[in-house]
Amino acid sequence: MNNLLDSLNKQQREAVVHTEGPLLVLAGAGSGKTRVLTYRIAYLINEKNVYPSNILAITFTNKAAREMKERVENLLEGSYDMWISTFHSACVRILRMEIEKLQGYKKNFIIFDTDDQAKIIKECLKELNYNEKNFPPKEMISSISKAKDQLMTPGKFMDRYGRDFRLKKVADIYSLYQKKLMENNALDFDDILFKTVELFQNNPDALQRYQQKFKYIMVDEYQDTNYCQYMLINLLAKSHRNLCVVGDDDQSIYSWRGADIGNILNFEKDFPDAKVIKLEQNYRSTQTILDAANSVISKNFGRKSKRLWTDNGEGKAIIYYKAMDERDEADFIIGEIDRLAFQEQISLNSFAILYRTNAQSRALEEMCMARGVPYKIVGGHRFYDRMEVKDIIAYLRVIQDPEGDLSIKRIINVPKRGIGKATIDQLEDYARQNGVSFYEALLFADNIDGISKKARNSIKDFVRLIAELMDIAENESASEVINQVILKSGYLEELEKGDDEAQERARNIKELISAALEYEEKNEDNSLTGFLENMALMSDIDGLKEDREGITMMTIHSAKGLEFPVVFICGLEEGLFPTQRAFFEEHQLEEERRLMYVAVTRAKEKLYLTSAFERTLYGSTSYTMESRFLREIPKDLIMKV
DNA sequence: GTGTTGAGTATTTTT
DNA sequence: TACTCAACAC
Repeated sequence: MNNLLDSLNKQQREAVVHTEGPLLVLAGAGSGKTRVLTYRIAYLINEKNVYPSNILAITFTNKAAREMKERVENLLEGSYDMWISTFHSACVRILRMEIEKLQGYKKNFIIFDTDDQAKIIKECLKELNYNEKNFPPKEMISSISKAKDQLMTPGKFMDRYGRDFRLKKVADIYSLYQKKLMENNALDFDDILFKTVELFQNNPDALQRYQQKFKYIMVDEYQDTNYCQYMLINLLAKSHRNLCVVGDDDQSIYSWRGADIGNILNFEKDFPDAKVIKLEQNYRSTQTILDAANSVISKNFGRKSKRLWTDNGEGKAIIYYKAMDERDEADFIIGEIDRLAFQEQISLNSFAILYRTNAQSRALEEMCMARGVPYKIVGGHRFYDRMEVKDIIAYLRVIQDPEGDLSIKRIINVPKRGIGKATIDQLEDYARQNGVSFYEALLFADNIDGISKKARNSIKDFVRLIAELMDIAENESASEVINQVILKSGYLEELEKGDDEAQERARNIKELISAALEYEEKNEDNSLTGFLENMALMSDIDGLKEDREGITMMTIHSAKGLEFPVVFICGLEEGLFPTQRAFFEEHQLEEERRLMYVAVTRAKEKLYLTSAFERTLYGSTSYTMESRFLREIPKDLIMKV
């Protein structure tokens, strides 16, 4: 362990050994913050004899959590019972044990994603007779999400905004939405955090138990925490105050999701006795790249002053190419990668193309296909979000708990069974009038007027199918249940007679079975609930396969925390990057600038910047102006080609 | 009950 | 451009 400390620089070592009391580590990009965190955990266990079970480390992605756990266990040469996880996983874990302390919630709750949320919101609007034009579901979701970030219940929302004609209605929607979530035995992503805070605020005993348990708390990417997460951490850390937060205010790029940069900027106010350590030595990039990054970010105000440096050497000049249009841009980028990969024998895995919006991937993808260059795209939509996967998930949710109306309505006619809208409306009316769930209404279908003979039979078959599957789920693993679902429901059969696209869907479902098998191998808990939770909390980047050779393409947001030897940042045009929406507000422009900073600092050796003279986006073509961020980089660092 | 059309709309998305 | 979804036609 002593020799392990030797491999750290002075500031890193300081951060590792400062174990008692509040600590703020301001870690510039590439300054080895993950290293600090992993060594700190290892140090606590090895040198300070802290029980692993007394440690809580929070990361923002499952992937980061997994990697951190692996690295700690490698250092310690063994496996330990520490909580290294995302906010959401940690909270779900707590709620699975404790949520029944909150009125009306059950332990086997399911997790709603944005799709599910939208459907529920639409139901609410219909029921309240509000128009989707005046109350766009997306906006409603984000208002509710913001309220939850601020720990505002529907009641509080009403108290605060109820006098406003429109906001009063939003409060009604929020309130009904919450009621429907409960009826579905579901929590949305924000609830997972909010309910945990509520639990602790209302149950001092429970809070105390967890305060006792988590004697040492570490939070990574602290600049991206929202108010709710901030409260959660502060509640937990209150008694021991051994809280170490690591972050970089310059890399705060999620304010639009409620992340409050103030959390990191005010840490010293919250904890006046906090020790502050800055990590400014960068181990990742060349000096040229860092100079560019420093120069861009220095245009922002209200930051903690930091200046990255390295002893990696100057490195190569940054290359800027101004293309005719997005096709020419793609041609240049892919051509350059092709050339470098061939001439200098560089693996395609060394290259990343970063862009502001997912829509930009199209031209690049087409160019790769045309030239036969392998690539991997991160983002767009998650595997879990595919229609066919969501259908199967809905089956699993129904099997796990048939009272969830949303899921059962999704699959009742998938594959087609002749239970159409008219029948469903009848069933819904019956359920509402009798105060029962949709599933129970199905059981009473024979007594409901206005349902055809044919539909009644279909409903009976469907109920029988679900019962049969529930039976299977009693004894079988998640993967086997999925297998039975697709066989017995006729879902797979239907796809297999379909076109190419249907075949692709069939493959995705088989992929889902593999995912379930993999999950069962990795976890002792092979329950359906566990697997569903895993799927819900999984993101696209978590599944990024490092084994397959290919260029990586993704948005800058997705690239945070990653590094590549050669990075291309494309679409450097006013209105695209920075986005048009940031033109009017300085703080939004600053966030775009931080995004640029994040993008630049992903590069280890070589950085390319590109823009296009004219660009077609969403079907219309327009002339562009070069991004201001290009001008914010010193000219002598850039070589135009 | 199912299939088709046309209007509307489009950042970023660690969970 | 390309997708989604509500309204309409069969």
